[in-house]
Amino acid sequence: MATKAQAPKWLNPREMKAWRSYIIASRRLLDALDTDLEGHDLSMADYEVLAQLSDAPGRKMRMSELAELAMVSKSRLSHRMKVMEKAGWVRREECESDRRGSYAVMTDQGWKAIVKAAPSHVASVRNRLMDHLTVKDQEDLAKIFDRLQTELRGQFINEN
Amino acid sequence: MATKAQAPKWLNPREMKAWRSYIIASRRLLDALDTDLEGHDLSMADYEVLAQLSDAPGRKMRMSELAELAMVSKSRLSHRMKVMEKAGWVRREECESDRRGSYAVMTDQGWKAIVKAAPSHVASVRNRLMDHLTVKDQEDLAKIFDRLQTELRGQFINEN
DNA sequence: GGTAATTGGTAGAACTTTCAACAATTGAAG
DNA sequence: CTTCAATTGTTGAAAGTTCTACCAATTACC
Repeated sequence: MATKAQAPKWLNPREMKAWRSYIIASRRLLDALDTDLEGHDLSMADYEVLAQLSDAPGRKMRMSELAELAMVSKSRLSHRMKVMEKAGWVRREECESDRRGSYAVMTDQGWKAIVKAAPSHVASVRNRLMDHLTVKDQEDLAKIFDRLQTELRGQFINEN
Repeated sequence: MATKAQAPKWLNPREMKAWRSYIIASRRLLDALDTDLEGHDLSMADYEVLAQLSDAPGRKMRMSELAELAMVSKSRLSHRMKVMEKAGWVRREECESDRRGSYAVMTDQGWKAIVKAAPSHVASVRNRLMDHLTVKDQEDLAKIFDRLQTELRGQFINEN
């Protein structure tokens, strides 16, 4: 059920090249960015969670919503929050309007942590990626992956 | 030591857009591809290992070399091999020329497994990615990520 | 040849992520 | 107002990954 009737068509050399270049360089890139963040005791995933949370009004957001935005499962977010809570970056607050729910709230300390990490993370995105792209490249990239994202959001993928 | 002196420059909107589109769509794409492979009891990582191994002469390769090509750590490959060995897809053979070393060898059963998975994986790459790209896009993509890969290989990242 | 440094690979511990089940609440239907 | 399905979020265990230490073989060097 994953894909529809299998197109028997193999990838042609051009496609193959695009695919392999993309997949390999991306892996390297993500690894490098993760490594760069280590100094701040953050992984890309945690950074993403905190970044999203810090954008929310009051730096406060329902767990489910946060999970959705940061593209992690609820279960994973829950576990991760426990760790970040111990680190003093976030805390939980219960929700009065829906008493099943709870809020993730970023603490001042958490805010400080991400503000401190951000410049070096941005520099890292620059060093590792942007510096190697022309303006034209950036536009191409945005165009391609924007379209891709739209298409992929259509095909659904369940998150537990 | 991760990055050199921090460029204080923030990302401009164009850069930000390129970056976020890329990172989010990539995550979705990789997730989708992994999901598509589940039916064959393979992860992208395992597929990559087997694919590399199946390309080697005699479908046989030194562990370290395989780890390098498939971009996994030696330790991880070692653990993974244990699992795939149990599944009957690979076996180990000792190396006479260097008696510290050993070969990873793909079994017939492993070959069958990957041959069986390949068409649907390729179809999946098509459905999820290629079908949404024009020829021009493919060329742009290859160009960008080729360059990126070269640059990133220069900046070193240690793998244990 | 002897011994130190390096390399190839593995193993166990610690940690992270996923999976499946769960309690609590909500909302809708009868 | 009761019942039932769906939603929110958590948990414990299983599966997977990374880290560290290690052994054994090899190579380098005196």
